[in-house]
Amino acid sequence: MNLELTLSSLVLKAVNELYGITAEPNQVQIQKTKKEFAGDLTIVVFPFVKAARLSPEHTGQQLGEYLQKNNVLITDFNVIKGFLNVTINKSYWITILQQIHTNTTFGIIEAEKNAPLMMVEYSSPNTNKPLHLGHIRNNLLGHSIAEIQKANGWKVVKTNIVNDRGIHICKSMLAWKLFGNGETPETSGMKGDHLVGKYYVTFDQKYKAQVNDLIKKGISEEDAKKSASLMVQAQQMLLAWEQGDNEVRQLWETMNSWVYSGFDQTYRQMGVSFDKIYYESQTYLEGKHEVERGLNLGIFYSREDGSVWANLTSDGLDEKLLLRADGTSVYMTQDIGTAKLRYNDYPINKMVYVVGNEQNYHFQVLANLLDKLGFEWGKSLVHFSYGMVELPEGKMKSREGTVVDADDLMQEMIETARETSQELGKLDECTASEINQISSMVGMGALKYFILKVDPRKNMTFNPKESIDFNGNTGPFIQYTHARIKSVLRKANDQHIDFSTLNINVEISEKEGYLIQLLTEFPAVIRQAGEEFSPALIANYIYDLVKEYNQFYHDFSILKEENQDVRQFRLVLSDSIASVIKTGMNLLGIEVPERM
RNA sequence: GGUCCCGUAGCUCAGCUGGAUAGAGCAACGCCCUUCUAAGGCGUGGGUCAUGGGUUCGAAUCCCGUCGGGAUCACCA
Repeated sequence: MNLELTLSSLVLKAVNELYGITAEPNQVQIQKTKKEFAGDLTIVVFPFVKAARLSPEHTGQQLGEYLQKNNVLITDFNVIKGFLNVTINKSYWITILQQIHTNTTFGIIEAEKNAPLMMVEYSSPNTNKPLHLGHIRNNLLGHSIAEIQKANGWKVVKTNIVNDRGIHICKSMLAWKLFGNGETPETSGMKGDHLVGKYYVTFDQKYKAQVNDLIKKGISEEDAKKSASLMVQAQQMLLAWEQGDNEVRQLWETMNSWVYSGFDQTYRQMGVSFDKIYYESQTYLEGKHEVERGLNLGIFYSREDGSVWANLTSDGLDEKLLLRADGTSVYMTQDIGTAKLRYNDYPINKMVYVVGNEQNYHFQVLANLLDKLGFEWGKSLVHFSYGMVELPEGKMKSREGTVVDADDLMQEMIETARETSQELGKLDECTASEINQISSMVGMGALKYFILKVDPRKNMTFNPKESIDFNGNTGPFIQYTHARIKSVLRKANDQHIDFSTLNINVEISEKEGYLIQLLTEFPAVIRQAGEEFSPALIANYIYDLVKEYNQFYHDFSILKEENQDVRQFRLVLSDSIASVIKTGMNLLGIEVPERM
C-alpha cells in the first residue's frame, strides 16, 4: 500500500475519532510539501476546521499529533496556517529506493494475455508532398502515446492511413506528366517524396496562371477556377483512376513508390514505425459501400445531381457530402471504410486518431455517421486532437514557402549536435560511427523534447531563425545528465565497487530523501500521461527529476565519499535515477547516450 | 453569424480535478572548473496570471460578461 493512501485513511480515522465526523476520502488532500517548508507531505486541514471547531492551526496541531502517534513512519510534523506538513522516516525512503532499484520494470505495466487492445492511428500523410514540421509533431505524439499506453498495460497496434488517392494526388501526377520530361528520383538525385512534391507545387503555379488568364478574359474567378484546363484534366484523371484506367494506374503506382521510399527514410530518421498500414486506395470502396448501404436504409439522401449527403442538423451538425455527383468519394467516405476494415481486422477496444485540432469537426461527424450506420463503437472513438505548430508570423503556408521541411530540420539538428560536441571536445575519444550515433541521438533528442514537452492540446510556436536550444529545459540537458551518471557508474565498476545492497540506517540528506520521493512518483506520472494522452507530463517530470539530480551532483560527491554506506547509497540512487531517465525518455521516443 | 479552442515574465512554456509568497528555461548581468563530464551549478533583475464581475474560508485554476488571437462550419484532405 502506498504512503499517501495509508496517510489518507489514517486522517479519515483521525477526524472520526477526534471530531466525530465521517469524511469522504476525496476531502483528504495530500500534496507534496513545498520546498520552502520542512516536511515531505502536506495535508490540507481546511476541510476539517468546521468539524473541529478550532482554528486551522489548532486543528493541524491535533491531527499532526494523532498521526505521529499512530504511524511510526512519521518522525516529525509542523503546522503553517492551515497546512500540516509531515516528515517521513528516512529509512522508509531508503527501503523504497531499494525496491525501485531492484525493479527492472519500475513504472511499467506489461500487457497481460487478455489485455484490451488500443489501435493508434497517426502520421496519415498524403502522397503528394514530403513531411513537414506539422507531421513531425503528429508522428512524435503518435509514437509516444503508443509507447505510453503500452506502459499502462494496453496491447497497442500502431497504424497509419496513407492518403494515396484523390484529386490532390492527381494534381502532382498530371503536372509530372505534362512538365516532368520523365524525371525520376534517380535522374534528379532527389528524394522521391520531394520530387513528387515539386510537381504538386508546379501544378499549383501553372494552375494559378491559367486562372489569372481566364479572369483577364472576363471570366469570374469562381468559374475560372472550375474551368481552367489543368483542373478539368485533374478531375478527369481522378475519374480515370477510379475506373481503373491502366495508364493512370501505372503512373500512380510509380510515383507513389517514389514517395514511399522517401517516407521510409524520414520515418527511420524520426524513429517511428507502424504495425499495420492502411491505404486509402484499398479502403475507399468499402466506404462507398457503407454510404450506399446508408442510402438504402434512408439514413442518407441523394440530391438531384446524384451526390449523396447526410443531414446531421438534428444533431447540431451540418449537412455533409459523402459522395460527389460524379460518384467519386471524399475524405469522409474513406474514413468510414477504413474504420470498418480495422474493426474487421482487429478486436479493437479503443480506437485513437492522432489528428490535428483543425479536424475536430470532421471527427465529430465521423463518430456520428458511424453511429448512424450501426457501429456501436462509433461514438467511443477517441480523437486525440493536438494543436498546430505555428511560426512567429502565423501558420505555415506551403504556397508561401514557409513550410519547415521535416528532413531538413532533422538534418540541421543533428549537424548542430555534431558541431556542439566538437566545440566542447566531448567526443574526441570516440570513433566516427560513435560520433554519428551520438550526434543523431542528441540532435533528435533536442527536437523531440522541444516538441513533446508542450501540452499536446495547445498550439505551439516554432521559430526557425532561433535554433532549438541544447541548454536548460531541453533534451540534451537530460541526456547529458544520464551520460554523467553512467560515467560515474563506469568508474565505480572499474574500482570494483559493489552497490547491490543498502544499509537501511545510513544517514541521508534532505536532498537525497527528496530525490527518492520524486522517484516514487514516476509510476503515477505514467498512469496520468496515459489517461490524459499527454507525453508532456512525462517530459516535465523527467526535467524536474534531472534538475534536482544535478543540484545533488554538484553539492555531493559520490565516488569520493569516504563513508562506504553513504557511497553505496549514492550509487544506488544515481543508478535508479539513470534508469528512470532512460525509461521516461524512451516513452517519449528519445534515446539517451552512455556518454556525450 | 453558429460551434469550439486559446490569452501566465521581453521570448518559449509549466502550474488549471480550487489551497501556502505564481514556477522553469532562454535572453541580460554577476559568480563557480588543480574535485565523479561546466551541454553543469549558484545568484540578481523581470508578473495587475488579457479584462470586469460572481461563487468560496481561499481563484491563474470554477461560472458569466467584455476585449484580443486562432480553428472550423467545402463537391480540399
